[in-house]
Amino acid sequence: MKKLILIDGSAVAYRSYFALIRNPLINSRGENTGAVFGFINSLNKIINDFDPDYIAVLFDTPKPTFRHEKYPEYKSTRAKAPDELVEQLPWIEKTVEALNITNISIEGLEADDLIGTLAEKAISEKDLEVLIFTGDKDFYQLVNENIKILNPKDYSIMDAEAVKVKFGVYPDKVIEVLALMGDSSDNVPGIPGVGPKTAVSLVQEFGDLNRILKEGPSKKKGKLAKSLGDYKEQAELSKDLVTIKIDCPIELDLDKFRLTEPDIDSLVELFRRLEFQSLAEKYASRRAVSLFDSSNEQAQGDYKQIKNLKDLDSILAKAAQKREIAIDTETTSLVPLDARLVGISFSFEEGKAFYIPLGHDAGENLPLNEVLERFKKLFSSDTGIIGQNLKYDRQVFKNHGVYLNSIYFDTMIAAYLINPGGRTYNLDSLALDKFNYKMMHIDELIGSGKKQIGFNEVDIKRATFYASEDADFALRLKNEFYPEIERLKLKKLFFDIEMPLLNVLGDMEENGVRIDTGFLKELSVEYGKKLNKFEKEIFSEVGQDFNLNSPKQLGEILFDKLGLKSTRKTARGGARSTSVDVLKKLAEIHPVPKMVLDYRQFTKLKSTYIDALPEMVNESTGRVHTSFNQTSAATGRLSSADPNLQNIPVRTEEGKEIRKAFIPAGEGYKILSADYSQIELRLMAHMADDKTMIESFRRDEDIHRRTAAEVYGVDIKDVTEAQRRAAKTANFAIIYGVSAYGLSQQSELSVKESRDFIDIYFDRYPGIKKYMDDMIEFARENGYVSTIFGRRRYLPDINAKSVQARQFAERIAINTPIQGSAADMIKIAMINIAEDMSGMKSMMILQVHDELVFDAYEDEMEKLNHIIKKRMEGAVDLKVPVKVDIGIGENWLEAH
DNA sequence: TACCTCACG
DNA sequence: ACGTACGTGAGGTAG
Repeated sequence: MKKLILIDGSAVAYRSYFALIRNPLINSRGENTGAVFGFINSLNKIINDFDPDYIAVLFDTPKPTFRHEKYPEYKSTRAKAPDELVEQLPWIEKTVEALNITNISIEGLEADDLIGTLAEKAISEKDLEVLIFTGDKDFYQLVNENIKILNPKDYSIMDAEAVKVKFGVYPDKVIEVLALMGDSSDNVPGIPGVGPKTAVSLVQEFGDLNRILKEGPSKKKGKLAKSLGDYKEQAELSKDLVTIKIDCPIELDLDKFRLTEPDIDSLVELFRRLEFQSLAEKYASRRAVSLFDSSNEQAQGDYKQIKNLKDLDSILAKAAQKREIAIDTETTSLVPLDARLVGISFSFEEGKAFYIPLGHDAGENLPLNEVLERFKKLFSSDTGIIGQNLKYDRQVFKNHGVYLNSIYFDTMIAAYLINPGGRTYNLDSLALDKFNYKMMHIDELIGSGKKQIGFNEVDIKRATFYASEDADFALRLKNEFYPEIERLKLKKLFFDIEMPLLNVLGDMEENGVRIDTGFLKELSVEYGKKLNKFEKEIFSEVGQDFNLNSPKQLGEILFDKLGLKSTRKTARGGARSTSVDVLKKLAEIHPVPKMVLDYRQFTKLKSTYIDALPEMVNESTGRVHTSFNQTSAATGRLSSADPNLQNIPVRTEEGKEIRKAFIPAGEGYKILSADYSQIELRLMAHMADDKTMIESFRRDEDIHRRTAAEVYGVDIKDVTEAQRRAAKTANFAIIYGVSAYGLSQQSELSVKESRDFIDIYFDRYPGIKKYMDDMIEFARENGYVSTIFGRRRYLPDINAKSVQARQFAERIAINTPIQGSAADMIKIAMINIAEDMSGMKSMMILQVHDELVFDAYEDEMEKLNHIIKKRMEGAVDLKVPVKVDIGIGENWLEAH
């Protein structure tokens, strides 16, 4: 007989909490974690000792239930759950999720009723054996031949006999006894003066509650007889209250309840976060199983080193027949421009792969040029190229004069499209995730830290295994991901947008940007002096030296030494915040905060941009080459790193100076910047189909001014600057998924004014309101939201019990389709522009979400302008016009 | 490595 | 009753 264990989650949480109340478990962040720890241990013990086939955890919700309706005082005497416990509940929920155990809670129903219903269905519909893990005596009423109680105290199992011993009656009379004696913890009244002893004896004497209430007053004597008469209705009410429902609207979906392997990665991450080190280690160690043991040389049979050109030719001929090939390059550097080829691996059949050593210090390398000639031929045929992060291999080959014209499938991008919320998409994690296979780690070959060596120093035998594995698993992953891409209707996005974009980004990275290092060096000296001055002034004002860059020390100076009042805590550590808005407030009453703000602004500019950018200039090109990451933003946006060229200052006068350092490639070039005007609002108007907003864009109005006119009920020409400002902030707030509080923080409006503003906003733009509601509802039903082009983002927290987590998910549900559609749109434009620009001297060099930057060759200016405008504005056909502003100048600042 | 702060869209 | 905008990357300190 299959076994189902139902767990009374709220009760276990309470129990775990109170068990540790005398010596609470507190981690280094000051968080109580005892209840979570106890909960995990209970679950583990249940699973290990009782080996269930199915399992589920049921939780109460804070909402009133039908029992409260029937009897408003129900549970009213119960003390509010302590905060230290309540704040642990989201962690408990996360743990249960990571264990891949279903947890259920339904508003208006108690866990008791869910358990009762599921237990009943389990025996009537499925013929299961049921164990209920709970310490609550109410559950005794459910016990029968197939339903038993698992006692949290000693993990003993209680059957009907045990109930009789413990409670005095068999399960079928438990309700009667409870109704008579009441329950002080739930504030069930029962009959005054009747306790367990009397209740049991009454039930034994009369059989059931009806007869007790009918015959008791005459057959019993004195006080008891009077009570039975006087409190008849109260007893009947109590009976209703203690009766566990077995007809809740809930399905027994055994597929969901089946006990499966936990999500080890999430569990380990969770345990590390909570600082349960031993648990984290325990799970981390059982993480991976190898298909092959990488230390076992015998297992390497399928991975072969290619020893001569003749072998290579015959093997590549087979690959060409297959029409697809997975490849990987081994090189001397992660920076493509600096990378020298050390070897190439490839695979066209799962489990089989080959390695061509080309630049190993010791051993038999094949001649580089002859090998490259052969790949040149292969890559210009229609043999589809598969690989992990092909942008890198593409650049390496390109630097060696080989062009990857037939790039077909990047496994990293595929994994990202399938679930863009993931943390990493490196090959090791994907193999672990999809095949539970532990790949050889690069550290095993080249070491790490100081002792690290170049790949060229690795011996060929070991390199063969490592490199082959990469090609092999890229191929396996492609076979795994392709059907997923198809199933999720991501083919267009993948094959027509992301894969072509990979090539565009590769070229942009290679193009790089010219930086005026001399200008930045001068700026650095100037800033250095300025900062010294600021520092001296602050120290003399405060009366002591300290590290201005340390928020901790600054906090001590401001709040302890100067006695200023701390207004906000930091998000995670709970320290006293010294962020801009806090300091701005404090600046009204004390000179030091303002000085710190100035100091901060200048250090930020100096260390992050002025000093860092010249360091990033590549020696061979004399330009700065960022990396555009195609898989890091969950919305579909790109990101830029090493260096990040998407956050070059522009909002302040001082910051803008830095843009002067971004200069044209050379003689005959100018910087051209093209940016979408209000693209996210336009997309929102389009998707929401809001008539007013669409009309406004069609009339080419200033949308913020129009919004102000609508909300303040004035003519558009009478809108004041303050009104426009408020409307502008509100428009952004809407895109982010409004809250009145959030808007008030960002604007000059109070919370109340913000709320009114939002109300009128939705009244004026009813389509927007509906869009927001629709997105949230779609997310609740489907668990994800998507962009115009079908890019998905999953929102696991959209139905979470934690209000905070849920509301966060709701804001994402509103924002992601907008932000993501804008990202899709500019990606399409980039692909088309790149195609139109083929053969031109001008270069696309940067993308900053809604802006494209070019090194524009002056003789091509008109043509380029035309291409950009046409391709950006025409990327997608919307119900509103799409507007692009283009500027040209001697540097990035001028081009705006 | 985690956290805080801050630069951008 | 509760904590608040969405999405990033980088430099600094502190442990």
